[in-house]
Amino acid sequence: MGPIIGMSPDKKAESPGLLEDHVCAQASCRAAALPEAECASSPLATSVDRVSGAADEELTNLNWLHENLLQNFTLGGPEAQASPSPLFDIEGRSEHFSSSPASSACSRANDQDSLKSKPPFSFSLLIYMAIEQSPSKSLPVKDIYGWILEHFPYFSSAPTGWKNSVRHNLSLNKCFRKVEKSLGKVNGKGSLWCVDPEYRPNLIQALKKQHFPAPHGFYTPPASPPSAFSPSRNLFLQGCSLKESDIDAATAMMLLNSAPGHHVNPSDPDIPMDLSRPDSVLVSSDPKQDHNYSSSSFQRCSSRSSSSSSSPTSLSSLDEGRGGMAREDSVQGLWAGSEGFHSDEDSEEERSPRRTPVTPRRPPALKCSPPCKRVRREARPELDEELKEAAGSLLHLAGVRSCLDLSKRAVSAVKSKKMEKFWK
DNA sequence: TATCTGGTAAACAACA
DNA sequence: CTGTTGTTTACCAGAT
Repeated sequence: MGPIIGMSPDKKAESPGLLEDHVCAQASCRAAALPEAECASSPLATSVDRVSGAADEELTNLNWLHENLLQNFTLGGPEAQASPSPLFDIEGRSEHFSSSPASSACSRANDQDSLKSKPPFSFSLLIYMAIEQSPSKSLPVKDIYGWILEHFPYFSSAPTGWKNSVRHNLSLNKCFRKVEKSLGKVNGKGSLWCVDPEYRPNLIQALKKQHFPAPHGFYTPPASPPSAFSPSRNLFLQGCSLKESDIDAATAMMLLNSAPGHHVNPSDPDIPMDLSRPDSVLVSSDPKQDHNYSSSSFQRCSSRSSSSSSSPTSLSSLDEGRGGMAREDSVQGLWAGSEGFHSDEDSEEERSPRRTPVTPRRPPALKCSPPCKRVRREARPELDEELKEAAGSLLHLAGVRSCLDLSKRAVSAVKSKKMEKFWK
């Protein structure tokens, strides 16, 4: 990702939160009314065990914010997704980071840090977070600004160029789609933006990947958003540190939460978007796909040079990254109110009411198939089932109670392998 | 070294 | 007219 992911050594050096975090980790374990023994025996304690003896790794290899995101986005379920600050731990309990004086102190310390440090997330991820944490899963630009400002005070003192970057991302990044505020209203000033469900898994994977960019690049507390993310951080600080497998499990949980019926938007049932279509969720194990969450490859396909994105690899991976499933209905359901939105059958130009038709500047879209003309696989309900089973297996490994049928877990590992093969 | 990716700046148009 | 929003292009830096 971008340069802001891996913090430069000097930045790391100026990160006082590092030591504090370690202290807070111990403090909050107690403060969270969790006996240390329980911390150790918590479902994720296996991860702790794995990293035991490597305190350095514990501090650097773990990104509380990711955990938080994954917690927020995955473990909280519908309530968490709908709540602006869903604080759910692995058991589904909710708790507030501020409940502990010790953790509050940490929080304050990190507030200070967050004021001066750049968030370790790309703009696309920031936008994604903002949108995903909104009750309606869609936000106007202004609210996206607001969310970012609220959670990343860094930007309040940053030059206003970041807003341009946000808009730039919204426009350019195909992960985000513009929907009309009201169906009858022609696009006036300000539209709602939401995450394209097809790219959601890619964004998730980007988050996931950001969790493990480089051996040194995981310490991100200075940019820690003080409010909404802190609770899960508290969770993390309880010692329930996760490793990649656990993140996978958390991601899997998201898949589960994304399954039909799992994701209900209680606050806004009228929202036409269905971000939870399981067929729009695919987390690939292919690291090459990791960057495909972004439209960048598409960007290059459409607005930059055609050299890179038209490569077979990028096309195929894009195809996979988008799940390759029959998302047509999903997308249509999601965008059913967005005038002019077409299914993925459409070519790049066709599907872009968001792009003003009066933009001769836009070069004739190179026939980059992927999102535009991607090869679509048949919808496979059984695949969803397998997906759930695989997720259940992962969760089982992580010690996370899942709602899956336990009897299916026995075969889940095998089936997950099957899935891998299928997606290859 | 080439390419990819993300950040930033800027120009421009449309709209309130 | 001004400010906001949305789109696009260009350039740069870091990572791969």
